Amino acid sequence: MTKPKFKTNNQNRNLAGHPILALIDQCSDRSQVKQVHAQMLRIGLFFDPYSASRLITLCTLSTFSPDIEYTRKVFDQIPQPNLYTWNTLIRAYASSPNPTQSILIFSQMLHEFPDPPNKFTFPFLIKAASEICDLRQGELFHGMAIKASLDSDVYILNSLIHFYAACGDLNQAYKLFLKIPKRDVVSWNSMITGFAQADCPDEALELFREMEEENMKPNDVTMVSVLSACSKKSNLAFGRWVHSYIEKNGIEESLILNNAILDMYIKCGSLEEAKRIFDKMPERDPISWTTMLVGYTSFGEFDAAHHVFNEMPSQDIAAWNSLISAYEQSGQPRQALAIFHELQLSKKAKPDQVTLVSTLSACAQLGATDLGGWIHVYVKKQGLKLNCHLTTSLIDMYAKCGDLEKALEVFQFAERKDVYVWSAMIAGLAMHGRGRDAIDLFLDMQEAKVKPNEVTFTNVLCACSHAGLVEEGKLYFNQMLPVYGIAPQMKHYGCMVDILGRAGLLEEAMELIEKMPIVPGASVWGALLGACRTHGNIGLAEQACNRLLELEPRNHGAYVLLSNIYAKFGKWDGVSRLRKLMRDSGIKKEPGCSLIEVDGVVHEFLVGDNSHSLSKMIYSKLDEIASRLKLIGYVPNKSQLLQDVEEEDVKEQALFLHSEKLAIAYGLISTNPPAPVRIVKNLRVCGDCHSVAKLISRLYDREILLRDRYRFHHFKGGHCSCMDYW
DNA sequence: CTAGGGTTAG
Repeated sequence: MTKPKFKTNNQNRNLAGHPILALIDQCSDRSQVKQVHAQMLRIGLFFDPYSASRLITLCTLSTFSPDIEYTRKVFDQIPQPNLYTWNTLIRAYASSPNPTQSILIFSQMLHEFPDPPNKFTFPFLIKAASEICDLRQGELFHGMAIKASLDSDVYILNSLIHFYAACGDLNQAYKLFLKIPKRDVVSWNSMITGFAQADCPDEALELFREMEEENMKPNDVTMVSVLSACSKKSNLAFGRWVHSYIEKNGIEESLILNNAILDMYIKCGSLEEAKRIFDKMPERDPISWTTMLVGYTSFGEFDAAHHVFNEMPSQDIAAWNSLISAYEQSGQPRQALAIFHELQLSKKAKPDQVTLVSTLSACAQLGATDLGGWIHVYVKKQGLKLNCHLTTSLIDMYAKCGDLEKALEVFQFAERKDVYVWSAMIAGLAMHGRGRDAIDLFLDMQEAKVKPNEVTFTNVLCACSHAGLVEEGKLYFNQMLPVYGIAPQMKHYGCMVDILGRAGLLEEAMELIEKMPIVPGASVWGALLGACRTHGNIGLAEQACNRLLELEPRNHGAYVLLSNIYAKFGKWDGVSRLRKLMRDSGIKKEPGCSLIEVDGVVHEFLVGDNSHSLSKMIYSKLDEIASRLKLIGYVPNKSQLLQDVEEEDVKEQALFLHSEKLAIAYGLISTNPPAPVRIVKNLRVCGDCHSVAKLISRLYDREILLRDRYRFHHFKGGHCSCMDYW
């Protein structure tokens, strides 16, 4: 748009130091800004470009920032904006919620304004490009700066370092850093921060060392990033050294720096020292409080965390999120949902993407389909942006709740798909036994030029394992290092042993373990042990179990698996020896537990549970099922009973009280077809329950979706999607 | 004009 062409009054230049400008700095809300604006218009001060820019800057201060539209209107009224004014507006948008606007303003300026951008314009533009992580856009600005011979300006170079690092191109950032003839402290800080934030704490600390060597004096900003690198390394001794360095070298104290020190002590595991710092901080903000809150949750002290939460002067959404996330991450999804519920009722803060990501994860853990679906609707209704985090969580939630179609739908319509989104979808297909589709998706992902990471490979190998794709598994495993540059880690070896072991290639699995360049861990021996059970190899099983127990003496799973194998071969002396061992060392089997969501409420069943309000009905349903099964010749698979070596009285009845059977019975009572009965079990489903679920799906003509610790089972018409191979 | 702290996904 074109501006009205007023002649700028010469007098205005004298007005630049007008007392009303002093008022600008004292404005604390919008109405005061408007008053100043009006006064400036009245006395003509507004038409002085410098004064108008001061007003624009004021409009963009953080407390007024939601009002960027107002800023824009002010700008549009300026008759002849000069370069300074344009720059001010570009800066305002660069740090606004909509940085793209800053680039649009810039192109408008190129059209309407005769002078080329100057050395002040570029740092703002480059910041905008960093904010939106637009690598191509930033490279364009970089090129323009070179053409304008501004590429030796240290401000522009520092902005570029930050930009390349923020976009993930650390190499380019470092190249520029090395090329700067006279680095200032900001150059060092930008590079150190770049490394610290990109999860390269060693590089960050090394650079800090070099900085010292070159006698460049660090400031408070430097130390914040150095502390952040310490936190990532969880190295308490070094963290303490940095803390004392700050005190000895007279680094200026600031709220941000104190918060970083707090965070360092928390992440390095010293709640005590964090508390001491917190107590003597001269000033605290919500970040200080939230850091302490997270500190308590990370030590499992949830009561103390709630206390901090209640004590803090105001609970912003990040504080709520910390609580929700802490519960979700510590395997307490029900508590996470309870906090989410409380947040909704209190209406004290508005759930954001982070809230929903954590809540969706809690839903995924519980198989809480109804709430999960509700959140999806909420996201749409609120017009919240589906970022990659949220997309990933939605896919994961739908997949883990058994609704693979919905997961695929979310995936298909996702605007942006990063490696996490792709990996989550591959994992979803894998857990539903659709190995071929998972591999196809892995290939599509590469067509889309998204680089797989180590998690992608875990999921691909997992898909091969669940679908019995031995050759494919070997192929991708062998390609990892040479083709993708990802060294196989323990979990990849675990998957590979699983793939080979399930296929009965026990010797090959053993060979792989012997040739491993890293010391085989518990997961690898566990996978071998599992394979030995499937294929009944007692000798190898004992070996694997011993190795596993050397590493994890309290791994109850190992005892249970070996005991299963003994039972399968009728080696009762072995079974009772193991049972005694477990009793003597006080190791208990993790209790089996099944969940089922009905009308948005998650019900939990343990073995032989009669705490449910409809317990009587559930048990009579079980009796009915039992007699109908007997009629069609079902014989209980008693060897499975020994899975629970704690059980003294081996009775047929006990087998029928497994938690998944109770949950299925309740599902049959309380839900109606065609909806499937959806169950989530914390352990691997037992063989007898698996056969019973198949029979029920036929007898009652009812689909059953059972998620166990490792994968999904779709029971339908007497068959299971896992093809009895799990 | 450039750099910094708490909450998120596999």
